[in-house]
Amino acid sequence: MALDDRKARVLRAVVEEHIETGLPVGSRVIARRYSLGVSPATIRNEMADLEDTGYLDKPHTSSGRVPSDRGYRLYVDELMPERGLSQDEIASLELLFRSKAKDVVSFLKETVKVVSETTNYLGFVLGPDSGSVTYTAVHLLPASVGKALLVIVTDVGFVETCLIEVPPMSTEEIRRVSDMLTRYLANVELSKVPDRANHMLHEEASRYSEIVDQVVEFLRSVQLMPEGERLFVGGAVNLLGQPEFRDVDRVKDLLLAIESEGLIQYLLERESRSGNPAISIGGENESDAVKDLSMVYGRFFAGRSEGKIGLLGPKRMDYPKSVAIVRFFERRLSLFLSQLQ
Amino acid sequence: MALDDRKARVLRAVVEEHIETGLPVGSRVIARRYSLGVSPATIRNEMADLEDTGYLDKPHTSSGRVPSDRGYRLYVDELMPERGLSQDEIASLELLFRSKAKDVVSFLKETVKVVSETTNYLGFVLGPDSGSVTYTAVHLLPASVGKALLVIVTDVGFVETCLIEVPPMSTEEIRRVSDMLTRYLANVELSKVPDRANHMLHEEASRYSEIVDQVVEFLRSVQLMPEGERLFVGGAVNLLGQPEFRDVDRVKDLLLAIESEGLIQYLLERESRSGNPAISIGGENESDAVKDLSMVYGRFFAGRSEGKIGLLGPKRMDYPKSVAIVRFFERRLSLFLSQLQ
DNA sequence: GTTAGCACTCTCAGCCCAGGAGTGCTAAAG
DNA sequence: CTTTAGCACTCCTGGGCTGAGAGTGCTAAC
Repeated sequence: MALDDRKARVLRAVVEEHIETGLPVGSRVIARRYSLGVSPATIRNEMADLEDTGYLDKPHTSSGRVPSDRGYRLYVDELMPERGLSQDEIASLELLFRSKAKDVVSFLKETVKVVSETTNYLGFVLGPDSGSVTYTAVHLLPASVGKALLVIVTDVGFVETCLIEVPPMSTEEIRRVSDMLTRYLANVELSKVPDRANHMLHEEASRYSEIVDQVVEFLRSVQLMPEGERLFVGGAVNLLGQPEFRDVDRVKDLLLAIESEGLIQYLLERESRSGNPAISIGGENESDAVKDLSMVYGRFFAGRSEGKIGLLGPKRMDYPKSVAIVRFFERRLSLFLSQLQ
Repeated sequence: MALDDRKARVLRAVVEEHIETGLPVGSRVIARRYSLGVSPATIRNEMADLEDTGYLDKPHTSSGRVPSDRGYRLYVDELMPERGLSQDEIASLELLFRSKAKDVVSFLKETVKVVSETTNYLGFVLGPDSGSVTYTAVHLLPASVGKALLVIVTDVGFVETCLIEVPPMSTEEIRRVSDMLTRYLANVELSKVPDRANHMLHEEASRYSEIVDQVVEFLRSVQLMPEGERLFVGGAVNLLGQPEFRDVDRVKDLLLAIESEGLIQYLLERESRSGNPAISIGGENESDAVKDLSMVYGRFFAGRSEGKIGLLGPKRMDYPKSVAIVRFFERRLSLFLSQLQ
């Protein structure tokens, strides 16, 4: 289904013009603004052909053309120009990595902010999964009477804390328990944790079964942490500027879908389109709320764990720029997180 | 400026009818639906008077009346009925406090969610300030080579962690440093921290100045934590259903004002209206973005620190219910947080 | 003081119409 | 055979008009 050269150039022109203006594109504009060296009439013929083959749509019988999903697909797969980032752009993104990293979570949140602000689309990061998680540290710290603070660090650098109830104990005793926990449970795969915990109880900690139970329970709950808690989303407001969201109800549906129904997780899960970064366009994902939206996303790695970073924008988003930015972060985040460990 | 009894009843009827329907209220509806025992004509006369005295407005010469800000004010101050919460409502709110508290921050986030979901308005919680903060715990835990995890707990129960760089040290050594930090810096007022840190350096920790500097720096940064990081907001979507937000631009302005410009902090700071809970209505806060919104908020306490919890809804929100809910949380949160310590 | 009646005002939805943008087709030109 | 000019046609858009409906304010009667 390869298009001849001129058809391809017309399609590309229509897509780019439409992306820029948001309006249906007429033959005159193409003839005038894109130097194809032919008259509007010829363009019209080409556009009619492109419509027949499904690359263009017409909102109504007599107005300009608009790219169909298939048209966008061809555009991003074959027609769109490669675009790198300028020195300035890179410099401004690099600022993020210079700032003091407090902890992984706030760093990822900050990343979302930067991504969404520089693109003016909705940005998201799905934190590294903990598929094969082990805990590099498990500590118990004295808090107030009857309470202790459990601190664990996952192998991808997430710090999780939890207050647990403990019988009254001296600081020294808490420390002993903490040491035991570290000895038995740190760097142990989750599946082996109950086993190790039993060992621990039998050998030296029978008195502390209450504590150990809570610890095991918490380790499990972190492991099972729903994707929602690993997902950071920001810049939804940016979508409101887009003409396809003049309608409040649509905005509401979209925000609800993202906030309550885990739309983004759903989309990420649903298909792992290959392509790097992966791009999914409008109606390709049959969810109604996103039929005017496209998603560009890539993967990054923290150790063996994989995270995702991406953008959600209008179907007529700036694909070359979005791709460049996602690519940048794929590489840069992996680098940064590996240094952190 | 007390109104005579019938005027008060007319005003109340207009407010309640308008809150229910969102439309300008005519004299006929009032006469029919609220049993005042007089004819529409009489109501018309009363409404004309109420308009003269500034309690009602007319969108245009010949349509029904709408409460003015002053009208709402009188309504919430004197006319509106007290309303408690039903057993069912209380039961469903209490669920929140039964769930396992992981840590204070996620608990407060959960609270916001509950508040906004049960009211269908935007809900927010401003976490307890740390005006007179001390750190009840300061610990250092071994992480990977060259890194250690600093864990501190504020006196209101916030746990903050931070990875810092350390020279290569044995676990034992890290523990010694951690103990020192606890001894010198825990339960010390922030203003005295630099002093204590100096003591520590002179007396036993001169080798660790690099670490101590980072700790002091981090303590300060937590102290200075911008209000934005203590503020949890949720349920903005709920506002989109309101007729006053048919217009996307307005929605956008509002979301931007909340997200980037700290609108809520600004409003909370700007006036500490007395009243319990405090209610601020539309144009009373001159910010343009909220001229159709009202805010109902109250205080809760965690030790000596004060937090705030509230709702942002359309000016025609259900005040009796909102007040009841905020009251409930004022009391209940204070209780819960004091138990936690 | 209250009410019925009535003229008046203003909004809103629907309709029509003219203007404009763009198409598809046809026929002529290259 | 491809390209282009010309032209009739379609459809959207915005402005202006109109009639229905809702509500008011005033006046005069109760």
